[in-house]
Amino acid sequence: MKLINPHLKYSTHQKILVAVDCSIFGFDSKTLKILLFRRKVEPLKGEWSLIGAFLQNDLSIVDGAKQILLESTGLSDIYLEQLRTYGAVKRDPVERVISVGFYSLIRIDELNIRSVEDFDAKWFDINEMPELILDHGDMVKDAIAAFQLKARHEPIGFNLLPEHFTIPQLQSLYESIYQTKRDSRNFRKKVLSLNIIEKTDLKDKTGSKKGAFLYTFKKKVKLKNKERHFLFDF
Amino acid sequence: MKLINPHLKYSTHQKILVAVDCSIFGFDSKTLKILLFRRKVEPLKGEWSLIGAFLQNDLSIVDGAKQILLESTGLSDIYLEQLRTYGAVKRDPVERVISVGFYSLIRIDELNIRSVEDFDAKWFDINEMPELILDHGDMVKDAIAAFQLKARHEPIGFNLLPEHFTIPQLQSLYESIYQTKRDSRNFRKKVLSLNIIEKTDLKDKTGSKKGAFLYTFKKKVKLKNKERHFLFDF
DNA sequence: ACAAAAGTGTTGAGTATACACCCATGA
DNA sequence: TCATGGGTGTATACTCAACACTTTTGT
Repeated sequence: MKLINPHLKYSTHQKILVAVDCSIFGFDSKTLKILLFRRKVEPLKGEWSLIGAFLQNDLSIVDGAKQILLESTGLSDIYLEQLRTYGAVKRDPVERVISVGFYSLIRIDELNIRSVEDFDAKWFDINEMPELILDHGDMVKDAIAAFQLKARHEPIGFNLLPEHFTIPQLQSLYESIYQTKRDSRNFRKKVLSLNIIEKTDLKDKTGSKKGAFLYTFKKKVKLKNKERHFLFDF
Repeated sequence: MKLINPHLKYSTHQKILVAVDCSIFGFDSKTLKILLFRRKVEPLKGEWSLIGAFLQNDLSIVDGAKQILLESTGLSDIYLEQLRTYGAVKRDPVERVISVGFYSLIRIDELNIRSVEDFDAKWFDINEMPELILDHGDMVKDAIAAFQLKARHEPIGFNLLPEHFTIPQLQSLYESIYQTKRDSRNFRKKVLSLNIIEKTDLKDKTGSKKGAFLYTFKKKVKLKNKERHFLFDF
């Protein structure tokens, strides 16, 4: 390993403003939702947008995203995935800014309501979204596509559910992720065959009079190779 | 649409150096290879690295990547995919730099040899790579994983082959992408069933005395939904 | 003639799909 | 008692995986 000259700089090169923007998904037992925010600064103040911020020099990109999420939702330790970076020269009308896109999956019931009100945020059905500023609409499209792809390979949908959930709820979740309908018998069979959820003695009675058994997600699942690829083949 | 105040700036925020680094893959009829370069600047001058450069303010990120590829390989209009952006605070020992990772797929025979020599570059078998500078090793790992994932869903492997190729060559390509062996009868059956390649009257005799028929990739393929998901189920 | 790679079919196993009725309960 | 969603089984079609021999031709 060579020693680095401590006076070396790359200073002849141009620096660029870097932002981080995050699509926040939630699930309300019916439809997949996204949390949108009214922009608080000029330009385009008051328009709907993703939550975002400029990246500071002393924060890693992922820590920047985590900090935004903490500030806007009150949540830490949530599922977070980097998408790609948006870098068109004129994507921001004010100045050149590149933006690293993320999406995160949160449990809607854990969301801090105060935060939401402070930030003038609102949940939207992903099919009923308003116009978003800049290229945030593309970011959301990409986020949904990436989430759909990943959810086929890995059991990440569980990050949207409370600790205890019923199989009909789980089905409804995957149906709203992929915007399709499934046969309940086949869905149940498939999910149980994966050995990734565990039945409890508890019943949820909010959905029906009969009540449905609650399950929990097994955390230390060891998926077989095949299953890792084709978890839910929507 | 609101008018934007032309004097508005985000100038209180910190700017950051942004680089672009690209994993270049090729296929030599036997194994999947990656093109590595000896770094031309301090620090770590002379060490093996991906090709990369700082992003200029007047270039979009993808154009920055294309420019690097043009300069280093002489090729334009090549398959290029953005990975993710690497943003650890100390990833570069000199100064804070974030780097947008890409991978590209090129036809090894179209590569401009002069460029390669000028840049002190070399093809490495992906299983026999040297140590790379900084986090470039991670970038390559991510690039391989992303390529493997994408190649399962979309017929992008063809970007590594010449216009005319044989089925045994195609099989060998996918075997080296996924580091596995397949049964030749099953592979042929599967590929032909996808209806994405077209037989020609030509034969390639370099691989055997009998010769193998050459095929071309159908450009305007319309894949069915299912096939789009599970092209090659490795 | 023989070495070396190309090309060709069938069978069995496993997985996905289609499909309809009974159960438990609160109102 | 009845309306509502929860829970269960079987038969069929399809797709993947395993498997071995013949063909062509340059040397």
